[in-house]
Amino acid sequence: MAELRSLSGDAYLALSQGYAAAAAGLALGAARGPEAARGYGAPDLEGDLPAAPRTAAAAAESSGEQSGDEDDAFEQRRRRRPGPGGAADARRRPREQRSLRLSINARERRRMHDLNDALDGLRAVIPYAHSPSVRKLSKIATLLLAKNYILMQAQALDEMRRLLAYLNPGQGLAAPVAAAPLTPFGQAAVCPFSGAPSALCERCDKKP
DNA sequence: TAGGCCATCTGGTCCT
DNA sequence: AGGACCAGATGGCCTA
Repeated sequence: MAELRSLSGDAYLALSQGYAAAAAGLALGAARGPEAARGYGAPDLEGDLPAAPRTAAAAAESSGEQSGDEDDAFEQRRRRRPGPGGAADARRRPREQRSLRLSINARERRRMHDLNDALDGLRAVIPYAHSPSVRKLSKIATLLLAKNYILMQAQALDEMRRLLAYLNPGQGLAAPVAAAPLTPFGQAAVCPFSGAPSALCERCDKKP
């Protein structure tokens, strides 16, 4: 993984194109089953059920499970862990407390699924060997490759500007542009958050 | 079998 | 108060 941290330019492309070969020592070459097989990708957000209980034990442990054992499991956990210990929690009735916990769990699950969707979106635009026979990029690999890809694009843009300045020495346009700082979205005419207005967007008023 | 990756649960903290 | 975010813990699946 360390290899990914310092990749740039050609090295990045080489790795990206031959990612499946694990040429950089990454153990990512083998085919992997669909995500659904691992229980991810089929969440039941409405019913507050786990995406797909991994095993009976895990299911029993999971607070989303609607089996007869779930109350026992929950009670055991509740006894084991004292909880936040707030006065409000202490006053809360067990059933009410449990219902709150389930809703918090569901929210957290949804949040993580959103995060994974975003990561999938990122994988879709990173140039690497997209293929059913190639294992999906891990989260950390996705982030690191994305970072290096951005840096590489910025570098390419910089070189392009230099070339333009060289070819058009008399143009006043080149100087300020060439001097412009290379920030990922600094020159972008399109809001990076367009299409999905987000609270993260600080550059426009397309707040949700 | 160890290690990597992942999903989920959970409690804590911060923000609105 | 409720929601978002975060990090730790736990356990399952997969591969070398």
